[in-house]
Amino acid sequence: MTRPFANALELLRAARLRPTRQRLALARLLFEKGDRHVAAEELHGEALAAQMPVSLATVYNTLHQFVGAGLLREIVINPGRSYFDTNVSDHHHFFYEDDSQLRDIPGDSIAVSNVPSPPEGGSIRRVDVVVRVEKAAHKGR
Amino acid sequence: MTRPFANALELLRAARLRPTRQRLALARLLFEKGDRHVAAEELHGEALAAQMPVSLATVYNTLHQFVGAGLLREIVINPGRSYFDTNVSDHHHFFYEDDSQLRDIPGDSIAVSNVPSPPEGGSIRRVDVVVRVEKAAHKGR
DNA sequence: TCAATAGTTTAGAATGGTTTTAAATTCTGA
DNA sequence: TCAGAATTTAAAACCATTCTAAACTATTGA
Repeated sequence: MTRPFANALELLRAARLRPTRQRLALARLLFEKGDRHVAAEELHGEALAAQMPVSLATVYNTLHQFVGAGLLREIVINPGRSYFDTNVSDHHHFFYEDDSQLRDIPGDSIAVSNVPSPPEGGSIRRVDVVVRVEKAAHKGR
Repeated sequence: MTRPFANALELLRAARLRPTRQRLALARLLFEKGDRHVAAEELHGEALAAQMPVSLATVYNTLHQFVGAGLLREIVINPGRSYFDTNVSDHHHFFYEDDSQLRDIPGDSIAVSNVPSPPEGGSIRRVDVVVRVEKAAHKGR
């Protein structure tokens, strides 16, 4: 259910990407521990720490290929850094502004209604909802 | 109604920012032609074109001060570039992926329901909805 | 009016995540 | 095993944004 592919190799085959050492390593790091929101440099650090040397350029290449193959979703919330979400099912996000953390909101707990059709034409590809959360409630001025 | 302040000067006073030549110029460009979504470099170009020389650093400073004063809202959708929205009322956005254009969706035409409370605690500061639109409907593979 | 001071602007350098380049390496199929 | 295609990589380039420190400007109070 939360395991769309038995292993990294199968996953790469399905995406029609050659199963290189680097891609296998990154796929394992990404998909073998449940849902994650990772930035490129973070993943790079993890790979090095796990004795799986991969260049940063390859991390970027691979992340983008995975997004293209529908294995990852890219999330942009803050300027200057992208996150990659291993959960590609229909869902939304909490964003904790204090420490820039993301948390999934299950897709069926939230509902967006009355979305008008785009004025300039075109078709709706996705609706993203970000609920911005701040830790302390500093109200007033 | 769409004119919260009679003029740029009044607007700066309300924001408790000194009415310098540069800020007045930028305020006029931003607020005297209806709702806009502008990037910093874009606004800088407009200022130069309008014979109101302002440095890019000042454009950034001013935009952030305006955001702090609640005159602008910053919108991050694509990595690497922020947009500033002169409409600070409660509303959401269409995002045209083909040409990176933003269009407002009136706040009352859309409704987000059943937002759960944040699991890690904290208070909800804002809910942002982005409807991603692609021009052509290239379906299938 | 005039300084003193606090706030503002600016050119230019620095930053930092991401992308590009071009050469070396690795994979695949025949 | 070999040729061609895909992939990886270090290093450089990119580019929006931020920082720095010096010059400038607005404001205040005497």
